[in-house]
Amino acid sequence: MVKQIDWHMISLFKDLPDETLAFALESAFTRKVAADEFMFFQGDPARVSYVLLHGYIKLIQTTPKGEQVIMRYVSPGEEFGIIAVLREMNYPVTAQAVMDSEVAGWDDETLRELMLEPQIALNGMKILATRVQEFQQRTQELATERMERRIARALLRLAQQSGKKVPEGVHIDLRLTRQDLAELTGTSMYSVSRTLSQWESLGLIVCSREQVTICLPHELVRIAEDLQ
Amino acid sequence: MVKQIDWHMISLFKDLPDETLAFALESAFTRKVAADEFMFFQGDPARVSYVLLHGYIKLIQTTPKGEQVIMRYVSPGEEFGIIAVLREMNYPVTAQAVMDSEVAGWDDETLRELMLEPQIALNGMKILATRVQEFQQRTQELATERMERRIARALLRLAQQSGKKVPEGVHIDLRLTRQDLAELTGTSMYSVSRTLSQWESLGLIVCSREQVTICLPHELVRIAEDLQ
DNA sequence: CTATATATTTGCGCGTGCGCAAAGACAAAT
DNA sequence: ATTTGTCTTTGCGCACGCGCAAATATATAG
Repeated sequence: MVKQIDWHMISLFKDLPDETLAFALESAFTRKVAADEFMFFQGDPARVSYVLLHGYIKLIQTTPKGEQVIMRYVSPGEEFGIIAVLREMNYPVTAQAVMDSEVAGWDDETLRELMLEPQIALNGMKILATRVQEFQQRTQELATERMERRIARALLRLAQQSGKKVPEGVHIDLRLTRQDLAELTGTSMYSVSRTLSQWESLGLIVCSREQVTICLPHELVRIAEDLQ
Repeated sequence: MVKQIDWHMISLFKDLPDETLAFALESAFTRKVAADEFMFFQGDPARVSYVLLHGYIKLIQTTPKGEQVIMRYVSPGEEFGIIAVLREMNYPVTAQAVMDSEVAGWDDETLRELMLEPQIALNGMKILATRVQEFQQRTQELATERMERRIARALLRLAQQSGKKVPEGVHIDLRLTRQDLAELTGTSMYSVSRTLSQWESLGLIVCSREQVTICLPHELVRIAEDLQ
């Protein structure tokens, strides 16, 4: 029942010599996580870093006031938890499975060993570089763009990440509440609900409880990108 | 007139074997940059990455609509431009000196050679990991906190980075317009001006043209951190 | 099938903070 | 001293989007 993994697709392990890949795999353990289960909590000492094999994980940060911000949806093949382990700190986010998932894990000591492999270190660096740029983009959006656009962009990204073709268009294959979208875009659940309702009445999307399907992606792109 | 640099303070070159450090230094070139001068522009092909030796550099991103967002003030000892070079892309930001500065530079080919040194790669990774976390923090602030708090936080950070003790308190040793602060905190020049005026009338800060001095840091922290 | 919990929608009012406009302050240049 | 350019301040009005409240829809459990 375990899906076959192509380890060469894992961005952290790209272009590795066979023996290095073999070592990485030997030193890993795997773990199944049920939908909605928490893998670790913000503030826990970071001793393990993970690669998602299949499923979906969301990384949530809780503010002192108790508000939540979704920092990232982790897709299969992506790593998570590496930063905290490398920095020898506590996890800055809580990791929660959004569907039944499976992960591979490495403890801090092993991770440090792996990082001595030049190719793994280089891969790791590229991954982090990409991540920095994604957050720069998000910072720019939060600083300059209005709610509507940010929601449109978030939907398009999610569709890219986890979209499945269905007759009506592209369905985002996640349990995604209005609240989730709000926490992802820095707005309120109410505003998300109003915006989605409007888009649905225009035929851009179809949505139901915790589900969104994009019918006219081009129109969403127009909202997300158009000057004016 | 060139200030002496302690290369072991450069975070990218920490804990290097002497010979590796020597190689890194040999392969670098240095360049002086006058205040307000641009080092590279957003969109230029990224062929050189830098370490700031002394002075201050700001990294600005311009949106399609022409709005500016300040992504980072680079302090002495910090690197910039590495991400774009690693990812083999165009610079995503424009780099402008905010005072007379001096930088060391490495071309893309040399940077890649340097990254084969395990210790440099590890250092680079830690730097990027820290940067990701800083942007996560900023994302969280932009998503959940109001203008006033974000400005207070930005001032405190700048004071930490470039603050000099003066009789009145801690002076932020940068040319820092209200517009700059707005572009750093995702608000408008007007709101920054109003907020600083209010704080000045309360004695928290003293400001003049392009200058801010923090007199009661503790009060600013209260604004930045207090629940409610 | 009923009960309960959770998610969603929408009306309504209001506050934050934007952004124009115009005046004022300050610095540098001639 | 005068001019010019840039930065800053503040009044004013308004729009976006928040957030309460209450009703409705949808899923889960017993």
